[in-house]
Amino acid sequence: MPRKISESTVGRLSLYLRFLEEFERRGVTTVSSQALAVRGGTTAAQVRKDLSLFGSFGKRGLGYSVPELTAAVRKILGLGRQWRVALVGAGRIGSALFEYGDFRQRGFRIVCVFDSDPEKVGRAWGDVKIEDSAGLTEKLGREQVDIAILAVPVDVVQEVSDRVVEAGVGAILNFAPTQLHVPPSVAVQHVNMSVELEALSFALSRVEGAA
Amino acid sequence: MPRKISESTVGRLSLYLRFLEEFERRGVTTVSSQALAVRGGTTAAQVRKDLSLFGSFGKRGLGYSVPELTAAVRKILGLGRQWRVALVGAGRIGSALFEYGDFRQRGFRIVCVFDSDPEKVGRAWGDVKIEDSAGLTEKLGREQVDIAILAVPVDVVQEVSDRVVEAGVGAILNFAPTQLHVPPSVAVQHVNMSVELEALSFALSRVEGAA
DNA sequence: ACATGTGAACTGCTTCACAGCG
DNA sequence: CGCTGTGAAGCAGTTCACATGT
Repeated sequence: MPRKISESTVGRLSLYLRFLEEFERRGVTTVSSQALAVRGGTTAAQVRKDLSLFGSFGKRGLGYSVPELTAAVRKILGLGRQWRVALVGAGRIGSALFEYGDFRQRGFRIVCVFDSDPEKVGRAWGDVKIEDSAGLTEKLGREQVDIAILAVPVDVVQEVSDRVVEAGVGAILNFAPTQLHVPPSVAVQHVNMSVELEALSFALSRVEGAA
Repeated sequence: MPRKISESTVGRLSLYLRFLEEFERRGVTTVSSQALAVRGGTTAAQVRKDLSLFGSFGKRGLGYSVPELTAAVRKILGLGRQWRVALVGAGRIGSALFEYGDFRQRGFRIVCVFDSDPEKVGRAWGDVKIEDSAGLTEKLGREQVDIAILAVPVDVVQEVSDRVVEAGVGAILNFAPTQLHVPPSVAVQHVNMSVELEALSFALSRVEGAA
């Protein structure tokens, strides 16, 4: 196993996995790097390089066995187990995420939900009761949470993040539009929809300006 | 203006803008590249390089004027106008996006919403009526939509994308976990929450494995 | 013959270090 | 003196091209 794998490689592996699962459902038994590349919007060489960082999964002259490669990529991504996830923030975004079936299906189980609004605390979402954020640090440790999803307002997210880290959680998915400061041992990913929209705004104004 | 600007630069500019707006609210009049770097999780040199791609906005020995730089970055990102946005898919994610105040505040106005579920068609969200996806292509052209947000299931998203492109929309924000195939003149951004979670899964299993 | 796996070349982003200017 | 603006150096990710194996 190599020391350092780039973000981009990991992201592409996730995409390949989806295509592989689709091929599997359709009963396809073999794929070439070329086929994966077309679906993923990249090149065959890139696919082979990504995979070669973790081993040799293909057969020369033939391609990759779909079931074998699927299993291999799942394992690489650490999807062989259930991950215990906490959702902090039971607003609009939190609610959409809770209902998002894809997560559960991929082994991410939301085991607790927090909110600071007394109106919401005590309500049940499915079989999970919304708890008061006050007890967050303690509960996260007790529940052995692996990943925390932060869907809280930007002005409190750093404080929430600090408490999550204190509880020993090693990974954070942040929906607030700011950079979190965490120890290097904690993995952080961002989802920032406004930033994506602004990238589109930028692209659009460029082509207009060029006309 | 330079020919090619990287995705990463544009993303960072969006972040800088948020910090600048925050400084502005707090009445700070001047920032250094260093101050922006700390907030954005990058380096002072990177900030200066990003900005220098578009011009000289600072004063040597002093830093940047907050109001001036804010205005400059807004202009660079094309945020000086209202963008007309269509939301396709009125499910959980669509609903969360519709309510997401940040968009409107930054000049992205959702002017129409589509869904293919007859149950939903005809209902009103605020002052926008949900329309049948059947009339999508025609309506998008009539409404002069700039950007389409696709929050539809993965198995129909390519078809929806084709119709959106046909209507002449130049920018797409895609929430479905697949690569869209569009002409090079159309700008596409992705938001893929499962991919982000899988990156965390990958990171977590690495540190465990290393122990 | 065909498709993988991979060193080598290349491209482009990031970091460095310092000249330039307030 | 302090901080910006920027060529040059360094580094990382991508693409190329071919040896390797079926």
